[in-house]
Amino acid sequence: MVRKPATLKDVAALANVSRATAARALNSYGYVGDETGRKVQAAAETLGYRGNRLAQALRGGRLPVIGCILGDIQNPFFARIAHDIEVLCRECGHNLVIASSEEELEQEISLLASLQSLGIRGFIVAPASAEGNSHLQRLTAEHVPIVMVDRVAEDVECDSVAVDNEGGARKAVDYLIGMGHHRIGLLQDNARIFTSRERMNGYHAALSANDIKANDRIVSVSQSTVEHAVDATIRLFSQKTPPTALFTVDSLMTQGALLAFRSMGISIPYDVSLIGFDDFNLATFTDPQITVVSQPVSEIGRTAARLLFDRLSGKSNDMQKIRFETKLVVRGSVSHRSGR
Amino acid sequence: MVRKPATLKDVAALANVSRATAARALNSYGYVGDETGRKVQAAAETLGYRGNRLAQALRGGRLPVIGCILGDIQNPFFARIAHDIEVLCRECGHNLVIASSEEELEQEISLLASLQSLGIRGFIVAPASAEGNSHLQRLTAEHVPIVMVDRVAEDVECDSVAVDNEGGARKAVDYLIGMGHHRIGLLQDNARIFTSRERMNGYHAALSANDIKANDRIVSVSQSTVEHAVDATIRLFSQKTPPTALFTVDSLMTQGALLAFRSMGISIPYDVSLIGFDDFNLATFTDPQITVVSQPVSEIGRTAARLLFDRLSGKSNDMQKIRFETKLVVRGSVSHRSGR
DNA sequence: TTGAAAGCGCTAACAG
DNA sequence: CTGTTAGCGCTTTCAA
Repeated sequence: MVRKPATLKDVAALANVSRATAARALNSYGYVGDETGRKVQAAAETLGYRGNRLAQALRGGRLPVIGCILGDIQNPFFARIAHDIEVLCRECGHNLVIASSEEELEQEISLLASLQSLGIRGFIVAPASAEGNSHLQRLTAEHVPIVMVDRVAEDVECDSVAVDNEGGARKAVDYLIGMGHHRIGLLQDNARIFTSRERMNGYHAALSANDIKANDRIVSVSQSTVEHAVDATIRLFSQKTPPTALFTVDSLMTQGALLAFRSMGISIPYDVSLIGFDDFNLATFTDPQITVVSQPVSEIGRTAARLLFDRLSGKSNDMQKIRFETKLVVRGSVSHRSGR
Repeated sequence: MVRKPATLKDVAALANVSRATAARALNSYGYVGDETGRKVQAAAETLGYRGNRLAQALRGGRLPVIGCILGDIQNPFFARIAHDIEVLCRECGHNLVIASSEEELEQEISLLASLQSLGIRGFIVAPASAEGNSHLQRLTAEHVPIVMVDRVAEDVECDSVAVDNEGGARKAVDYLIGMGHHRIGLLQDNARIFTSRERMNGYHAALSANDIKANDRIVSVSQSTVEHAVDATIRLFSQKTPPTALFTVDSLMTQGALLAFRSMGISIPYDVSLIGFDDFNLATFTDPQITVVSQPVSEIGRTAARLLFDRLSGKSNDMQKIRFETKLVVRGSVSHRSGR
């Protein structure tokens, strides 16, 4: 009872035509007699013919599959992007392979290689590192379509979709300064990561524009998970003179900071003010609600996928480097600090 | 400058051996001379030979790819599972195709078909519907390895990993009743979904064990998104005699209920008590913290993937139907209700 | 309008 | 130990 899936040969046999004819009828190209066409269709139907994409891909082009390499699918930001990409892929008759680099360059490289040997049609990548992307350069040199999402590797020439990270961070820190804060802590990801780096730049730009000199002791680096961020926040706020405000570079870190503050008995916004980059579902559940820099997250994934399919269909010509604006969403986690 | 990737033929030519020998050397099987082996390796190295999985798969078995069809990757529960599955796949030298059924049976069917034609090795599926799974039956009949995760389709004979939904729900509702609640609302997903159904059963079991008769008016059905759950909760609590407690069947719904309560000015746990099925990151951020039924989420994905690889390697014999226990995590969202 | 035949890149008998 | 050969399922010239 182990029926092997029907092949084109089976269909052709049942319809009494050659394999070539059957293929023509099924894929509707070339000349096929009306009557013959119907016969083949019927045969395919009864046999439940599905076609073998593997064979098709081997023969002609590549598999109708897109590869997507992101940092971490558990980050709601990436989950949202992955979801949107998947929907668009489906609309375009493609499937999506999702892989996570876990922010390791090595892993990104090996993932890319293994996906490429699968005969995948194109990639959407959030590069783990802002530089040293010779593996991506090689792919583009071989004309494998790549779109970078959320992060831009400056040394790779391809389409990209990102947001104005520096501007967003700058708005946040400017706002904090405007509220009277001078000791503004920064909780950031590894500076190798493009977004972290740009957001850090925005932070520094805001400080120096306001004649505040940066202080390494109130900058903490942590992996982008809630747990790591908790530790980093505790380190930061266990100092003798802790910051009066904190800027966190992504939503997982913001949540970690929140948890840390709670466990340390530090209350927002009285003891400390907080702004996070990237909005998140529960930012409005807490009391007070959290002020954030929001990104147009619903646009990012869709746009990246659209760029990729445009390129696959040869529609687009020159590289598109898209940057979306960010917005400071003021809620209740920042208080005015008088004096000093 | 468009170097086509090197093929086995190229390697063989460069090494001055036949393709068969080259293949043997590269895949290290059969007899290969020491010297020859080295020559081939070197040739492969210089050419950057990668091998074409497509061709390998066409010839022999299937692609080293696992397909994973879940309800919604944006649900943190599924995101976590997908992540864990991906990690295990990678350890086993496989890639992961992720697709979302969006809880539509039709979509699940077409997804499965399109993935199967990709020559995928096995599937991990959270069936959109508890019944009517002839598409899954067909696959198992063709000996395509399938593992069901989170949800079990009773009419399909394959490995599965799920939790004790009924027991978990029962514990939650028993607890509410023990705290003096009689009008306990239920916010559930479509009853076609296995987990929703089982959790609903637990709810009803608890009620009838305590001689409380069920009341349809305080049961609300909604899609599992925060937005839909907000609306459903508002409907539920706009009645003349609203429930004094609410049990929600998943974490997105719990969050929706939270938002709805906030917008309606209903305060937890004074005006209403709340228990949600499935713990979530921010359940401890709110004030009060939310009491939940927690699942061993870190085990579920890994276990499912392990079952699948065991089956692929022929290690396992009879079907494994694994059920994990759930745990009631008491926090602060339930208050005692005296009288009535 | 249809069929015959070649071949995508690879592996696995089977000879040698 | 190595080469020859056949063929996985499909598409696509080229002839008929």
